[in-house]
Amino acid sequence: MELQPREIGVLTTLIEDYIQTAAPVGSRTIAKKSNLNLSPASIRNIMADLTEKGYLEQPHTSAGRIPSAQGFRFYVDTLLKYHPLSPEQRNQLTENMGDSRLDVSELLRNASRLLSAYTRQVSMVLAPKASNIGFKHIDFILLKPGLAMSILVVEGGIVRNKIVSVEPELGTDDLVTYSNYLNQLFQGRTLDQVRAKLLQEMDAVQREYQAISQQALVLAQQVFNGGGEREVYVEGTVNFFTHPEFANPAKIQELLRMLEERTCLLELLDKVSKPEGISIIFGREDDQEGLQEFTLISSPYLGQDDPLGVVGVIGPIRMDYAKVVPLVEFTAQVISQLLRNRF
Amino acid sequence: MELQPREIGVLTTLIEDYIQTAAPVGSRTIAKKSNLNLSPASIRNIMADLTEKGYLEQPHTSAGRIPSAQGFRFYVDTLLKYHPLSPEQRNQLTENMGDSRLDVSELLRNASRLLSAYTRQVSMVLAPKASNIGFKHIDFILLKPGLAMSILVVEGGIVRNKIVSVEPELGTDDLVTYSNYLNQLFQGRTLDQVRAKLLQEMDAVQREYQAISQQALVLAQQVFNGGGEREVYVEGTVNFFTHPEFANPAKIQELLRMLEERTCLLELLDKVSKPEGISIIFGREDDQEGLQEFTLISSPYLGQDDPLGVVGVIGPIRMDYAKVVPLVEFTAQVISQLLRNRF
DNA sequence: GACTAGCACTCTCTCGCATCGAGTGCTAAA
DNA sequence: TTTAGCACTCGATGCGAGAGAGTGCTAGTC
Repeated sequence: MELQPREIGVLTTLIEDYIQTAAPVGSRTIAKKSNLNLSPASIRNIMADLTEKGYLEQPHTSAGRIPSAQGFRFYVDTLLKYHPLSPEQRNQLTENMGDSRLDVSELLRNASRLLSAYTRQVSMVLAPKASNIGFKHIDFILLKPGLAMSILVVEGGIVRNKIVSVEPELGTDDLVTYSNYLNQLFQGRTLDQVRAKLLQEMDAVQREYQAISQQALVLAQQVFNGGGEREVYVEGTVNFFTHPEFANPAKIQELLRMLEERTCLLELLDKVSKPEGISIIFGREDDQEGLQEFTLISSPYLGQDDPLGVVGVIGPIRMDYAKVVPLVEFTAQVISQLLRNRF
Repeated sequence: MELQPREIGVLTTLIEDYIQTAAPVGSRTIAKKSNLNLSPASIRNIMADLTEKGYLEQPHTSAGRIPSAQGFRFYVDTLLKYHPLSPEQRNQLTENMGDSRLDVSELLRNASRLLSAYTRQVSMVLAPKASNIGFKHIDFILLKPGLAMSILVVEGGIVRNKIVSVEPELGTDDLVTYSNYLNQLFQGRTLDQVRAKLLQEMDAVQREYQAISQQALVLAQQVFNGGGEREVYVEGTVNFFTHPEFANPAKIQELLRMLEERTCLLELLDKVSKPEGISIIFGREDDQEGLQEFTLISSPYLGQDDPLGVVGVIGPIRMDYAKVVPLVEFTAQVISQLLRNRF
């Protein structure tokens, strides 16, 4: 079942032409574009073989061939040569990404926008998962009697706010006392560990009737329960319209719905959130709902060492992988680096 | 140029039918649907008059009529009877909006989602303008030597974070001193006043060489300069596809581009950010780019008394105003109320 | 004088049909 | 093994006839 050099040659030219034109490719075109010096008739024989082996498909008898999912898979896995980014591109991207003083959410949104602009595809960035990041600081600010704003800062400068209700008679000073207590208690733990510690401590305190710590812990509980909803920044949905495969609005609609509902998207992104680097998923292969005819190219970004979130691009299977893949990869790198600067 | 009762009758039935069907309406349909008891022929005469006066348009000679922008304007200004929301709807909407403990940005995004779900249109919420809201609290948290996270809380529990660089030798205690100083200095002012005070104070301090306050002010400056970018939460873009007028993808594309680029959208929303309550803008009238065939229905939401931001819905001119307008209005009310609870 | 029935006319939409052309698959010759 | 040639397939395009919805006008009716 190994492919012969000539078959590989034909497959490569065909895929690359198809990526450019989005139309079925005929034998004549390949005969001209490839440097195999074969006549269309010979090419036709090879194409027939490739079709039989499952690398090509034929929309109808009298049309050219288009690559199958298997064909694309083979292409990206073994044939594809990436265009490395030029130093100017790298610099430009790094600079535009920004001002490292930005809020993390703004930074990620920025990254998503840039990626979408450079690739001319729809891009997405999954925000960090907070559970295994280190706790840094907690703070309470009295908004009005009985109501306070809690501010949780974790490593990397990621901030989460939540309104909490407090005993009406509490003043600013009490809140400072509480936060001091909690900061000391949680120092040096990850958020997961903080949650565990919290439970354990509440148990202990309940037995000992320490009013101050008890109240503080109740506040902390309000902050730490729930949470965990991860933001996804999706940008460039307009780009769906620039691809000829979306002449059919129903397809865009399906995909847009998926992007908006988030749950399905979150699952998908979570799946690729492993430290293995770039990942390319074809909708047709994985049978993901809503991702029928599309490809998701994604790469995780790292905090210290383990993956925090994912950056990716979604587009038609027919995509300029040679260009897009390095862009996704580099964007992930830049994000990692910018975040690392803050630890 | 006043319209006669019969003309109004015809116009109303025609518009309401058009809102349902999205197709040109003929005389026969109106004869049946209106309760005027006139024959199609008479209706035709009236329609001819209405066309002459500019309330109706005729796509081509042998088609029915569709309402012109002027026709719609007249309809929404004088004929439209809103369907008030049922108490159940109100309760449901209020409950789903939330948990008032949410972060403001989450609250607004929620509101946008709900509005889009209820109206089946594309919805948007413009985040509060921070300049004339009261300063509440500022805080600095050391991330690592030389780098701190600043946290600015303003009235209503709106929080803004920004990374600031600090002198490398500063410790946590120094930052506490600074924030105490600044909190005292800015207490009771609006953000605009804070900015003014900041400039004034820097001037004074420079002359007096007070090291502590000088450093604190430099930090504050990092926090307060720039900023001011207002978020817009757009939800439900999928809904564009459910309207027959968008069979033409080019139209959706144009509009999506506007929604994504934000600048144009921000301008537009800023325009309607006055305390006058509900506002209905027809794209055709105002000649807004990208808003050619659409209507923007919007209503500001209030903080204490003055408008903070805007909530709105964008859709085809042919929209179920009777249902959508009250929904937009009520959503704005709920947001106002939820925010007010926090002051 | 207001309303309506009737009729000719207009214009779009939808078919069915023929044609075109890109591309294939097969065969036979180089 | 390669290639030239040829019949064949099938979608795309274009054209014309016919249907259908709707109008505008005229003449007749209450």
